[in-house]
Amino acid sequence: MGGLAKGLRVIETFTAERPRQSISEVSAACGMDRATVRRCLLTLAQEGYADYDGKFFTLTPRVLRLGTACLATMPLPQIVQPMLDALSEAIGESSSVSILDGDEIVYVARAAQRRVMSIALMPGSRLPAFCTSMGRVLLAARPEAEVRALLESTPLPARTPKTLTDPGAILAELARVKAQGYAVIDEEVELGLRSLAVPLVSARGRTIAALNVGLAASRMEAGALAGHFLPALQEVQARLKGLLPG
Amino acid sequence: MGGLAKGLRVIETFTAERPRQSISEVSAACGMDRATVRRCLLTLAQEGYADYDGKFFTLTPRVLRLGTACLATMPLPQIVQPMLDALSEAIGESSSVSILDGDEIVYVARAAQRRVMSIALMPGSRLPAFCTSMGRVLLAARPEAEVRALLESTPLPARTPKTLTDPGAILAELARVKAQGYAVIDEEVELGLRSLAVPLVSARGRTIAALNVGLAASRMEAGALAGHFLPALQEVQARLKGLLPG
DNA sequence: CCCCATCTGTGCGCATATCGAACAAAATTA
DNA sequence: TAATTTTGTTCGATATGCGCACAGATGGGG
Repeated sequence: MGGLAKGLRVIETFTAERPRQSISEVSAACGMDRATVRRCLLTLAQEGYADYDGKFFTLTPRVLRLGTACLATMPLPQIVQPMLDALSEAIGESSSVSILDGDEIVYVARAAQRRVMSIALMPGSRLPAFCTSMGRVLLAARPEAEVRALLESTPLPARTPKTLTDPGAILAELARVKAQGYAVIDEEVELGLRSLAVPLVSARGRTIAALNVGLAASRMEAGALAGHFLPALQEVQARLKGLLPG
Repeated sequence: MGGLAKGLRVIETFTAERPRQSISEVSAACGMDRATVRRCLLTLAQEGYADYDGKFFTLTPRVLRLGTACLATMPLPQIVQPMLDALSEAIGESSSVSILDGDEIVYVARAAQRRVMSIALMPGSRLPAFCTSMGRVLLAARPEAEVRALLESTPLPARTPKTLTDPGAILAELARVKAQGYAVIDEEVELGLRSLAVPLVSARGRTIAALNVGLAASRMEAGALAGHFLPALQEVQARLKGLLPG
């Protein structure tokens, strides 16, 4: 069903940098014929997913329904949000839950205590998996061959001077993460930011998601993170063990 | 481009109550032929938007990208999030920004201080416009004829005993909201919850979004809301006046 | 246990919607 | 103003999706 696939690719070309696009811009962005793109956009407009002023197209909030439909797919956010709120309150720092989607982690729930990252994180936000604490924990649960292939087919930009960018080094770190059951990130994703993550596993032992705490580097040394926060994270981890699907 | 429209309708059939659906279930839910639904779902699976275990389909986090693409459409979240954080911190209560989509409001940014509603609100969450403070403010900015048509073509369920459900009464309230520049909701959307909202208007005077504060009813009388929080909300309102598009 | 009733998933021919080259209109440059 | 590039739209050949009809699964009742 080509038309559907095309239309979805069209929707994904709209980004923060390109919120208003002409037919030709979209055509260039997704490498489809202008006529094809035109049909897609006109359909989207007719169905209420886009606005058209005769020159430029814009997505409407209706598109958010699609994302919501997906979030609704997983009971995860509803289950973990209360625990996340309690956890954040108890430790006085921000915590989040995310899942793996390819080479990215996707935030599905979050309890923000203080703004700690320069960008606003919210459900649906994405960050690269290879350099985040939750990403490390989620990757560590996958077969090594799969992760190696992933790391070698994905650009691994150094987001800070501390970011690990060598696939071998990352794989070694993943092995340690797997062995110890948690991951610590020390300013690899953003300077001034440290975080600690544990996997959330189902009763059957499958890693479903990851839970983390993030805080300003000024608040604590990297070496002290596990000692301070691991018990609280593991308590949530244990309570969720029976509740998670799969 | 029929296939695209069909596919989007298929995605929207997935809800919290029906996260895993067979072909026939989806077919029944959106009134399309089973064969058509099947093609849609197989395409979605092939493109990575759905998973298929041979019997049931599930949406994948990839679908969230679509919603994110839409949020990216509006600079609004990025602009307001920092102000929202500061506002929440200053007044010690939760605040949110939402926009109007048909008869619903859609949250685009939120700073939660305390859990105040029984359901978790997050960007993308939807609530009916007619009984929420932000909805009232957004509806009050639309032409009365349009709002009347909307109210008469939409079910107006009483979410609590206090919910206004008579279109005439709501229109009268909207007129008052428009005149005074803010809306107060006293347990109309959920028992134990009160809120205060102001419109966010662009430099050209167009109402783009709404900003609100929500708190437990036990914390303050309805009559005292405006006196306590209006100055803070209006300060944000004023600072955003020049920054909003449109 | 078997049969019938019902529901679900899937191949196939026909009709229709989609593709993309070719055309027209507009914007840009000289 | 005319040449040139870029963008939007049209239209016929053709591939694509539509939905009927069939097969397989399911499950209740005799």
